[in-house]
Amino acid sequence: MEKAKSKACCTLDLNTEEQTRMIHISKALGNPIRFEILKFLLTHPGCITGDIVKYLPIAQATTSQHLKVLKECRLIEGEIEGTKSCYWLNEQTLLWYKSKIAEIF
Amino acid sequence: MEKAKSKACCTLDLNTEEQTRMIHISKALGNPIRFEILKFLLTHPGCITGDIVKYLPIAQATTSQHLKVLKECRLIEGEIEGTKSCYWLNEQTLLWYKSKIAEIF
DNA sequence: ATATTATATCGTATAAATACGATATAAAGG
DNA sequence: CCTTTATATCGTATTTATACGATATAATAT
Repeated sequence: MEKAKSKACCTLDLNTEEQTRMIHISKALGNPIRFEILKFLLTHPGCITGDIVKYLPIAQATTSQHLKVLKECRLIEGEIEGTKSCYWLNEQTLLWYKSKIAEIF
Repeated sequence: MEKAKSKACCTLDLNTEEQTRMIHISKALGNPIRFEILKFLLTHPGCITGDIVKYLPIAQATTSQHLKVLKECRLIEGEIEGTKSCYWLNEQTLLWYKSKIAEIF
């Protein structure tokens, strides 16, 4: 059985890169641990990994992995200070996401 | 090794149900096929499952599964009309998500 | 130099998501 | 009544996500 993709008469024209970015950010937001990290950073900007690890009910390795996901989609930014890593929300990304969601839907 | 969850001094107080809903909606948005379905419904409100199936590069069963996910988090609404099913975006959910995201972040 | 501390990454087990074909269901048409 | 059509659900294979302990890395302290 072959599947021919029919072109819709009037599909929404959204930049592919932008759409991919929207989906990545949504996926990152769609996990309870990562959502909790973002909320924590909201009230504790510039805190270190250790603070987040202490706050969360999961292992250090897993927390680090989640931070990586959030960094990759640029929802957060990090900076190494000596042996520690500080993290903040990336306001620009949040603004972009909010405005894009509002623009599309 | 025991893990004691330390209470942060000033965590963001967000209703648990609302947060769970935010996460579910975000997760639903965080998939390329589902994102495509939502975009399609934006330009084709009230269309039937078959239209969406024709438009997407995936099987009917998989499409139906994705529609179920979107229905479950109330991003879309459906109505059975004879042997067909019509679908629309749920504007209320979209409005709620946008305003809540803006409120939190 | 060595030990400690903070964090990231590796390897891997388990769980969840995604995909498909086959089948069930239920309305509509012959 | 039987057939067709549209869709949903079942069973299941495969992929991706999530979790952990162990280890690597790199700065700081002793």
